[in-house]
Amino acid sequence: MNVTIYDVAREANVSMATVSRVVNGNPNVKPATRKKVHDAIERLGYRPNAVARGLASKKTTTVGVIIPDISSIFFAELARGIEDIATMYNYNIILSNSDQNKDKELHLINAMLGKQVDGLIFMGGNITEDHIREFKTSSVPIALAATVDETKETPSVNINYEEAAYDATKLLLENNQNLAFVSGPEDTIINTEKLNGYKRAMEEQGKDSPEQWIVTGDYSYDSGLEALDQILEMEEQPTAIFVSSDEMALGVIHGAQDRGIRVPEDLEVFGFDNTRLATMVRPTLSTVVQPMYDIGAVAMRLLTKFMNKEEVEEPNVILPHRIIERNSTQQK
Amino acid sequence: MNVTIYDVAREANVSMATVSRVVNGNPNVKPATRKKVHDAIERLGYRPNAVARGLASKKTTTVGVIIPDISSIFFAELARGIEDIATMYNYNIILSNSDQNKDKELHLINAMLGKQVDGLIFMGGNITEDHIREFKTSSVPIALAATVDETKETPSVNINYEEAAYDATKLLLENNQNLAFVSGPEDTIINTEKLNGYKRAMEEQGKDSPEQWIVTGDYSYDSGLEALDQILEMEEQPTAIFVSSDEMALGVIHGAQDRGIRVPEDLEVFGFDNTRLATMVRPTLSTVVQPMYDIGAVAMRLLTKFMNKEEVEEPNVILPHRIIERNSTQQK
DNA sequence: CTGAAAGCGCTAACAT
DNA sequence: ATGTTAGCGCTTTCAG
Repeated sequence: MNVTIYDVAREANVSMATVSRVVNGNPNVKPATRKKVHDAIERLGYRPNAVARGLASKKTTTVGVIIPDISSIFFAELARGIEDIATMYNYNIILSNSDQNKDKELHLINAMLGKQVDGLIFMGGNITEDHIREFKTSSVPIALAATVDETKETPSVNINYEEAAYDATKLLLENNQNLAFVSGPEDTIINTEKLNGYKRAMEEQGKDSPEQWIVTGDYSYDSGLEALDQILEMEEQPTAIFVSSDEMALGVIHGAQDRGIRVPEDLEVFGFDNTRLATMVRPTLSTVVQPMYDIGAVAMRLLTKFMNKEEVEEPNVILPHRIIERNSTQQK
Repeated sequence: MNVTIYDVAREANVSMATVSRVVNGNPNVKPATRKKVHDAIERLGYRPNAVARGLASKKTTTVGVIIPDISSIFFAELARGIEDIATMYNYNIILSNSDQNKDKELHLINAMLGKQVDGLIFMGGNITEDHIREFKTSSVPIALAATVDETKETPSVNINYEEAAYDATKLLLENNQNLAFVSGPEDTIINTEKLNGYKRAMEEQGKDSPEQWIVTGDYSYDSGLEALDQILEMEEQPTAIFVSSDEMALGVIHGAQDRGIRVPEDLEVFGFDNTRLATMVRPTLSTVVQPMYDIGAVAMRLLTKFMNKEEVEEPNVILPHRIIERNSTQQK
């Protein structure tokens, strides 16, 4: 059997309450007894049982993290931001992949609450009413990272996707008449916002039917390759393509290069996210920078505030985005 | 307060023991009472407290995962394999990044054991005696994934790195007289094995001082870029470079292309791992395939066997590797 | 097939 | 400054 607080108490000739106090850094312990206890702990190799502690204190110092896919470059970066801040505040993370599957997501939320996490970070594509109901009835705080709840009822950290897409589109429109857009999966809010930003900029420039230039992908490299095929079949050809993820943008660039189309001379390509991939391609990718790590970090920080019942002025945080021009677009 | 098993018992007019039985699927319950209990659970919205359960049963159905860096493409893929199998066997994962820092690693092992995980998956660069001591004295099973313990005292899942590097080197030597090697950080066993494989193949071909062709990187893209710079300064130039990670290999390829060196015509480049990056570059990367996902999955599966006290014939699993030739090397 | 009761290892009043 | 004593919510004998 493992050594318990009781064993330590006996070894040190004190009560278990005293042992508990020194283990928890309670100042109300005479230095001498503190030392006695520490010695006993050392001698016995005592290690506090966090489960027992959790049951007694109703705090587990662990938070749940529901993520679409940890093997995605985008989400892995977010997860790192979450974990770093969690560690900083002495929390551990229970991490599960949802594959954006609604049933899995709902199940995971419940499983994690069952494990008595002190809080939850949720990342996903589509926040439904069912999600919101779970979030609202949860006994512990929840924060969304890089995922938007239109009702704004759940605390969240994001960038302004509409604005970001608008900015990129507008920039591209300075040098291009025909601009295609490769969107992500159609049923997610973030994608809709990006789409709206693209359309708004297009319409502002007097392009009346931006829909004709839109092709749908799924954020993957292969779907970028496919998107280019589709674009090549358009009656009128675009001179630039705005792609809603870096990974797809690499697919678009390589699809073009495989056909002898030069980037950016014949075709400009613009990405979204600024993942590490953006500099791991030739030409290097101009893109919208979305600070994934920071979104994760800020979401976790926000969650700690809720868990500590601190005041938070604005539960729906919008982090700044910016544009970075590299070599996949024409320099002016 | 949350509803407890006791509330359900009263609501259903049975004892908490009976509630516990139906919750745990114990067959010794009359269907009628089972239904009564289920109804009560439904009505009250009861959700078992996993912490209390863990304390009473001494099982938490969670396993710890210590990983160097979840934002690395290589490790993220491993983690996905681990998590999928964990889910399949109904375990949750507590995930922490170690940055390959020995103190952090040791601390994390202890923190996780303190949280009463039922098992532990460890990934890291260098297994020291201190690690092995912790592993051996642990009360729960531990498995290494893509991590080698030379003493073989800890169960593990790997490929044969020496052999894999040997195979790649030998293949490259068929068409090349001068072959450089970009190694990973020098102080890890896996890197040493790769190095040994490279040297063995070189020596077999009568190259007496393979050391002169070795350059050290840190597995990152940028270090691939730098490695190429160093190689360009060698008095004799290689016609092929074997790089010990795909990410570095991309750096090498792009470094070459940035200087007008054509791959594979002027310079062949060979990677290691077969991460998704290998097909996200032009020319596509010839590489050694290391099945990261499977390594994670098999390691987790192995761990479940230990946790269930099942027999395991071979605790040190070697998964097969293979070579895949793409366009960064000359087709014969 | 069901109930009673004793813990699991620790925290948190409450005393002293 | 330290000890005593209830629980925390559940599993698990042991009876019946």
